[in-house]
Amino acid sequence: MEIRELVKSTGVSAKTIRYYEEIRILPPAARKPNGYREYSIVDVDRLKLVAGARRLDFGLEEIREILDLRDRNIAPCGVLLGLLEQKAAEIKIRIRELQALEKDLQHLNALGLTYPIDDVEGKNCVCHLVSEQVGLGKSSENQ
Amino acid sequence: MEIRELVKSTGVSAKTIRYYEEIRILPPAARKPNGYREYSIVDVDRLKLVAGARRLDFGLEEIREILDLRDRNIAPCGVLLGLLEQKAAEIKIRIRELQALEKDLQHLNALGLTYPIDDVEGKNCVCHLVSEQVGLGKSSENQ
DNA sequence: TCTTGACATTCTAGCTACTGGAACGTATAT
DNA sequence: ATATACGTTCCAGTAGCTAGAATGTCAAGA
Repeated sequence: MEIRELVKSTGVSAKTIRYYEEIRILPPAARKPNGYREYSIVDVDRLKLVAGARRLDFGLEEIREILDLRDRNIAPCGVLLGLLEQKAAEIKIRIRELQALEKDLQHLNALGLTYPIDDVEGKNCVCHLVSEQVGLGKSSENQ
Repeated sequence: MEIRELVKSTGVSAKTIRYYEEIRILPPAARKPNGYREYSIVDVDRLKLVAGARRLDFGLEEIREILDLRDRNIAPCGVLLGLLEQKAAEIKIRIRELQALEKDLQHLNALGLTYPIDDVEGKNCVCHLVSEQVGLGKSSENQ
């Protein structure tokens, strides 16, 4: 099959497929006499694993490790399970950070509304609140 | 004051300060005879606003707009309030996406644990679940 | 005076995961 | 002959820094 069919059966764009080949996530594709790339069901499988893992927010380096195991005929399932757990923990942390940020934003917004909005140089507008992070608790300790 | 004092009073690294100058978030710094950058309280104020907004996850382009208003003696407070609300809404969406992702990960992990972990080519391990996003609901429709 | 160390400067390159666009070749239908 | 819809390569850009190299400056101690 040509690249557009691989696109259709995986949902990954042609640009991205060529990029994955370039950085050796995918092996160099076979070529037809006219120079077009040619793919088989094996490539569909591989790319589906990549796309699935990306959808779960795995980095390409993590995906590369999984593929490497598979390429050496080692079942990557155990490793993948570990990565799933690890990733879930990371997501949990990130969610908490964002929730803290959300609280800060709401707080500043509420406070800012009680201030004049035409105070350029003075210290009585939301700009000041942002500069000095006034009234924010430990929640602003995200990076 | 020299750059290290600006670092101390804002928490922004020297590298980042020079970078901000390069991309014109900060104006070109005055120089001492020896070529070192020299700053004043005005620069501290400006950089504190930048750092505060970054902590709230504003992009540098948004920050540039706020600073432009301020530089033209227009109080940016009204605009800033709007941006705060907008940002809060974005964060809310991102949180929901991450929560959906978290659910997917937990689901796959739970399901994956019930599968053999040494199934290289077969369809009975977590790899298959990832490839095909088996058993995932609408939650996997994040990008 | 010499040296050591902590600072400062500029410059280039790299990070993640792609995406856009230019300039060009190929296949098919009208 | 031409229009179109594919395919190819290569270069550059995105966000927001950070690392590192090569070099210069300044103050203090032996």
